Amino acid sequence: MVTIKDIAEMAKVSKSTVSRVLNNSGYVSEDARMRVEKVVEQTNYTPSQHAKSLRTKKTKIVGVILPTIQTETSSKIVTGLGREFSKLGYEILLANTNLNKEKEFEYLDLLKVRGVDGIVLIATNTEPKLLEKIKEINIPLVMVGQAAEGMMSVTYDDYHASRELTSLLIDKGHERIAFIGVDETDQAVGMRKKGFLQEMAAHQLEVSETWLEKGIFDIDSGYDAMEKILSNSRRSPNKIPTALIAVTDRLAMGAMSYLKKQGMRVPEDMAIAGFGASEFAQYLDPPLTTVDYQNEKAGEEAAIQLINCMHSKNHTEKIVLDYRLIERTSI
Amino acid sequence: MVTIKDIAEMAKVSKSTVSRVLNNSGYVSEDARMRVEKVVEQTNYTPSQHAKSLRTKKTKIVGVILPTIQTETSSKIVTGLGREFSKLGYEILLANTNLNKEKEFEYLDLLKVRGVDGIVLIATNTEPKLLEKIKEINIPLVMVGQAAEGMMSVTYDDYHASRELTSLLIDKGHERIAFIGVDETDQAVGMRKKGFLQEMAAHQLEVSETWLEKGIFDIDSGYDAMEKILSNSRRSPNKIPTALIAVTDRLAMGAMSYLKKQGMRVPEDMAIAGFGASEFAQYLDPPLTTVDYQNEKAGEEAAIQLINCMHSKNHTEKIVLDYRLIERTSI
DNA sequence: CTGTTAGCGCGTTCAA
DNA sequence: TTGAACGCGCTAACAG
Repeated sequence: MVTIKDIAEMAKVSKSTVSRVLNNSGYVSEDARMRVEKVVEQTNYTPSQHAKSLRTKKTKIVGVILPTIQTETSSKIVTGLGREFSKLGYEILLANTNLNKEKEFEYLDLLKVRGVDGIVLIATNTEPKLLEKIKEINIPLVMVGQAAEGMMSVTYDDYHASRELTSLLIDKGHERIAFIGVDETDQAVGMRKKGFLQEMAAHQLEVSETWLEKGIFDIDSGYDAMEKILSNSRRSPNKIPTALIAVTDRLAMGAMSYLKKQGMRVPEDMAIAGFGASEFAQYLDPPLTTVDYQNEKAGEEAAIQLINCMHSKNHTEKIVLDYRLIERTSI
Repeated sequence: MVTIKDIAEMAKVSKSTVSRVLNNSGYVSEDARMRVEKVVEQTNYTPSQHAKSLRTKKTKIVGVILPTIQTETSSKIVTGLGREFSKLGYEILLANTNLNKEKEFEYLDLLKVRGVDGIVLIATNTEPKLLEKIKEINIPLVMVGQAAEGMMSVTYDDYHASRELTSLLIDKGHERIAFIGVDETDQAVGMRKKGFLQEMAAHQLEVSETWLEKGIFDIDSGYDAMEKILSNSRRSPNKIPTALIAVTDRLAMGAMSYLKKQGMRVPEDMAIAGFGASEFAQYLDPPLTTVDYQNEKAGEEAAIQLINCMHSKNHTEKIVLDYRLIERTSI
């Protein structure tokens, strides 16, 4: 392997001078610079990142912790991150927790040991333990999808999106609307529920407990939740909902699947809407009404924010992204 | 930051001894070991990876080059890779080319500079230039999805899967089958076409040029391709195909979408099948017949193969994974 | 069993 | 404008 020493000898200068031309630091004569550059060219020498990192304490690597890469949300965010980071020569170290919360902690430590310059956390919760740990490792970090006290973050306007979606359903004449949510530790998605409830309340519409179910993030749990809602509602007459909001498109997809199997029509018997603007939402039958959150943009913004922070310290900021309602024939 | 030197002083031993207990190498007295472990515990010291890498020339990082993370195929492979690699303490450095072939070259160089121990290349082609470059950088590398002379690889049995799928369609009475493929530089997917053509030939069935179209990897191009096939076929009577095979589920989805818009029924007017076992395939209307390739398994196998190679050099091997036909009502 | 010594490849003073 | 010398944190020979 060719090292800085070799270059120095070949260019008949010292290692220091080579280092100077490589990093554009300090004075160096035109003559020397030329000789060095020529040799570097010929050998297509590239400095060892290890040695460099050892000296400078910088790695040009950012860690990305995510719950699963197998969702459109995550993969779009990662695409956005990659696009911005690569512009500045940063690379991404992937830390996939596979929805295992403990692994978030492990990875936080691991990334510190690896000496990453910054961390992007695609979070699913904002539990105090996690926030403490983040402060403890003391590395620039930006959360995506969840906001928390004293943390940089890029989030979506879940609350207003949900209110607007609910409002749309009400405008269409629906008064009994069901809702499929997820675990309450996910605050961001929690805001979708809050928005829904408040909009219903604003219209003096009651929400029966039997219309509220929870799923995890997969399609099947949407199927199951829809089944429960229907079977529970049937006990009391006039309690069967005419519309459904699911907090993700996958859940909505599962719910739709159940309805079809039961011979119910969408949207005639049950209107359905989701969140997330899955690429497949428009190819469902009927095409699914949903909310587009611009995930790639979120990734880009997070990257920009993190880079700013890494370059000038303490650039705490909270970015809230806009959303876009996509109305289709499922409602 | 606490270093090995600090630990040595606190435990009243030399750095070497600390290193020995940390790496379980060489002899060390029970007494010394205890003292060191205690101090390590107290300070929760972790060795610097940079310094370690500088010495050992190993990073415990593998690079993963992929064309896009926004497909189920890629994300599942990455999940599989992650699962296996993390068992052995390897981390993944993500290199997303965004379908830009030049970037494959750049990343190959970059990963070398970064000193990764190995590389997984989720390839879309096997062009000679690329293969040369791979040999040039001389780092253990395994290709996923494509095979090539002298390279380790994990691939799918595209050829037989395609023959079997075609055969299934023929058994159902179809004699005019259309085919939506992709660019020919993708050899693996090319085998799907070959399998199709040979199975047709084996049954003495002709394939009209007008039934053969190409898309890129997105849904819209499937839509467009279906449109072309239909409009081209209509010119000659009795040339309208009764079935379609698309090389990916997304293409199939686009094609189905076009047919519906034209008021054609699936499978009555046109049977459709895809490849890839997209999670969404079963929620289409009608559910799509497809081929499951076990992408996560592919990732795992690739990881295992690469690890073996990194540990014992030159472990060249080619793994061909099995497939599974999933018959649904779209045919 | 243990400590001393010598680098790994680089950036960065400090004199010259 | 340049080079010598030092050290980042660690592992590996070698001698004891």
